[in-house]
Amino acid sequence: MLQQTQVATVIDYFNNFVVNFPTVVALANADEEEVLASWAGLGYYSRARNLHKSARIVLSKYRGIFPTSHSELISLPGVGESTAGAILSLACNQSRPILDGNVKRVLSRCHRVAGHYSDSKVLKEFWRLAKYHTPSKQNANYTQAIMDLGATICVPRKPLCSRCPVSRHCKANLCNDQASFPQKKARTIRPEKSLALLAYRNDKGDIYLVKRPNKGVWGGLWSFEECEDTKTAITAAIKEHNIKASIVSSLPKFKHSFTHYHLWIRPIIINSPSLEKGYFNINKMALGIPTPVKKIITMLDSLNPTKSNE
DNA sequence: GAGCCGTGGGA
DNA sequence: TTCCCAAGGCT
Repeated sequence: MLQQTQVATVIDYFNNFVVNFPTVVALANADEEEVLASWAGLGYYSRARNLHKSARIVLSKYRGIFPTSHSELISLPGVGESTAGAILSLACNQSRPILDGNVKRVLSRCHRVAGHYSDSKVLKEFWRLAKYHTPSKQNANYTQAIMDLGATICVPRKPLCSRCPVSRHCKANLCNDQASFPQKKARTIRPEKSLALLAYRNDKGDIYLVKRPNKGVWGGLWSFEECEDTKTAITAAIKEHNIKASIVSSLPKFKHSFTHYHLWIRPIIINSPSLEKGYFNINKMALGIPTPVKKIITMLDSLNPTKSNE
């Protein structure tokens, strides 16, 4: 959960997740659908599918006992070099390096590392430095400490160098150019895409949802049928879905931003009589639904609150 | 190896 | 409003 996601964002999801899946065995025995439902809203959904896969591997291959060797950990889906290092140092107190965003920032300032870590040569240098600093003893303490240092003192903007325990070793601090590290990545403009989401409701108030393929955005989650945001494409798609369907309202489009593009979403609210297959009472089902889709469902409920909770 | 994969908070 | 970026990994 913590991969590319801040602690504050994770906490509620984590607490809920470990209630639903208290042990590795419980997670392994769960359906992927339940796991994704517990993950919905957190993002990067391949993490949830990989975690579930890993739990099943731990159960089948390691008899439910989580492995504690680097080679076994790194072979689990979703566990890369840094996560393996975090597990081995924090849980097992082994001398293994990690390299998360916090550590990169601390190291980049401490050693005035030029370039951005998206450059593989620079990344290699970060790993070299991370290994160099990793102590042979008490590495659990060290790992927690350098991450917390990055999270609380050596923060991205306006680092609190006067309170930093290693400021006298920090090259950037000594040169007084902390603001120049880590070097920014040359920013690229995110393209804008657009689509229409077709929110079909049948006579019972159930909603039509389709399961998305694992590959691509919102992988494995449930979403509305989508089509090109043009009048002709929308009309054709609705006619194809249900000849008796009629548009209730076309809501104003809104923007949802991803890391690598912006998406303009136009919700189309549609009455779809006499159909049941593929329609869900989402109040009764625990389904993994992406955030903007959930947002539209909330709008739906406020449009027609009477039928939604039977 | 470069692109892809979510979302929310802070400035 | 827009941009940055976060306990990264996979293809």
